[in-house]
Amino acid sequence: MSDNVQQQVDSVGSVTEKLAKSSLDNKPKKYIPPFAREKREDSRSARSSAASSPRLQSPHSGYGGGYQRREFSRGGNGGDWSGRPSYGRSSSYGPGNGQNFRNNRGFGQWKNGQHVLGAPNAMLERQLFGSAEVPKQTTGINFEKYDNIPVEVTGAEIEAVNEFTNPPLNPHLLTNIKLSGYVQPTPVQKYSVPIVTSGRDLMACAQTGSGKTAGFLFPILSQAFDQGPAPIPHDEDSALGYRSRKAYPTTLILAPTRELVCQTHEESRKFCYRSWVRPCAVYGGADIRAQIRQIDQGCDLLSATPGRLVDLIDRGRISLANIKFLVLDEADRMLDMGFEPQIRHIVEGADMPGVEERQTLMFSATFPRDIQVLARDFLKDYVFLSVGRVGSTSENITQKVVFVEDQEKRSYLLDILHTLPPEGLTLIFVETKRMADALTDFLLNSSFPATSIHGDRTQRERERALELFRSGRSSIMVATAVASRGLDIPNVTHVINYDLPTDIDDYVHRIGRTGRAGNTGQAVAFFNRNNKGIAKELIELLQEANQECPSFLVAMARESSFGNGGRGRYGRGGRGGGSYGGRDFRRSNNSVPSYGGNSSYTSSYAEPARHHGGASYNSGGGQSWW
DNA sequence: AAAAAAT
Repeated sequence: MSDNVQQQVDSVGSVTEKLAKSSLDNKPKKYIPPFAREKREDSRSARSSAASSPRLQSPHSGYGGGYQRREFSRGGNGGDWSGRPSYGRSSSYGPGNGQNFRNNRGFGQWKNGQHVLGAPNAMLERQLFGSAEVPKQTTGINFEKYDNIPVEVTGAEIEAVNEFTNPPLNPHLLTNIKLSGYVQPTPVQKYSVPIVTSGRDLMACAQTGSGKTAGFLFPILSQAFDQGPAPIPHDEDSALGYRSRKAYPTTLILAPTRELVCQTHEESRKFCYRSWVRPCAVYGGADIRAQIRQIDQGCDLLSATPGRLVDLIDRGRISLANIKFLVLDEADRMLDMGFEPQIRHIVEGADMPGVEERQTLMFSATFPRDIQVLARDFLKDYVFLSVGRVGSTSENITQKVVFVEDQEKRSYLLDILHTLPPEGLTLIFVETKRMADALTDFLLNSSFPATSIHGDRTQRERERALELFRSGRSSIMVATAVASRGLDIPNVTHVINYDLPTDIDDYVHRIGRTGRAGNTGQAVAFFNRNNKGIAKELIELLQEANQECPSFLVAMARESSFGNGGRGRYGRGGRGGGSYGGRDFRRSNNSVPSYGGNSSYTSSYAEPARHHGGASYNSGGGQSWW
């Protein structure tokens, strides 16, 4: 049996040698081991570094697949794995202590009830946090604008946490927060930290860019660092005397788009640095085997899109039995995209602990009835937190609406692009994937550095496009709805609505891609007859934001208001004032929203906050300012 | 009506 193992190691070793040799042959340069190469794709580098080194740093005790596999093979019964080079770390030299540079992946471990931090890794630090020369863009911290942002908390008396301190936050987490360049909590963080720390469920209205992700990661990780991993449940594999093949994450973060999952994962990696908590991301469009390998190397804090997660649960690679925290990010978006069945399968149909046994945090920009129903089913006696948009539509963004016929859009766009300063990024929204491709081609032919992102591009292409755009190598990105929400790209100075959306909420989200982090932004929209459906709501929005309102828009709105144009009382999805979130509907309506019968619709609907009363939404009626 | 998401 030990021969078996030895053979396995040998074969892996020779493969590694060959790899090293061939790269030496090709290039007389010094061989750069995989772990030292510029990281391109997580899974790939993780895989090759596993193959190149006989041992991988052990995860915390009894947790995570890397350790399990090794134990398994050493037990001699390694037939299942012997053919798989990715598990070449089958011979064990004992648990890693983070001191071996080659295997230092910035992880710590939990040992004998103690949090043992991994050794610092300068390279990884640069990658995660940037360096003095190339500072990583920090998203939305640290400016006085934050003080004016309205915050509403209902459901509990909560004392804001105005500084990052211990307590309530774990000291190691504070170190990582500092490394990330976060100096002061944003409004959402000031409240989400104490709310979550106190053990309450949370329903929050806060957009990306408000520090929302860190807002839920901080209290969750702080508790994880303090308390260590939960014991693995006894499962089928262990009942048969094997180590479990499943990962048992303690935190699950669900988000609607792959990009959002990646973004959350990247944030998580920063704050998990050197800790025992291993962040992990799974989403569609990428090689599932690579993701499974990643899961095997530890999966404590899992970011996922619903479809891929269901797949992995069905394959028995992930169990939710250990979930302590469930986060639903952009919940309204997930429902819009038809994810409810999958979400319910994950939350209610798998082995996730019940609502009383876990802590659930839900983020949503709007509070239509289906969200309220979801809240009723998934949350227990929750605290409602509503935070105004940072860089709200009204203040930081100059909005312009121009009348442009479809066939004139291209030349009009070129006119605009020619006037733009070279620095700064321009995001152009179109309605269809085809249009995104066509327009990108056109721009490239016109010598503009453009790229595009939409759902028909492969995940690799999407990530590359985003990277090109973020880095400024392509200062123009043409996008469909996939990029309208959630994506946090600093330095977007212009948003052009080449095609206007039919949903005014989408419009708000789109223009919210600019004017972030206290900067100002410009938004231009091309309007023509085809868009008269949102004329009325657009006018309301412009008025509210103190923006110029062209007369053609008024005429168009009047035209469309005959025969119930606009969206009547359903309009604006309860988002309220455009810059401020909805209210806790439980206040105005004591009972939980009921299913059947739409009679409760308006009454249980989130009240519009601030400027406009619900009156102006009554279909066809209400006094209008024009 | 389009887009997104598991293959």
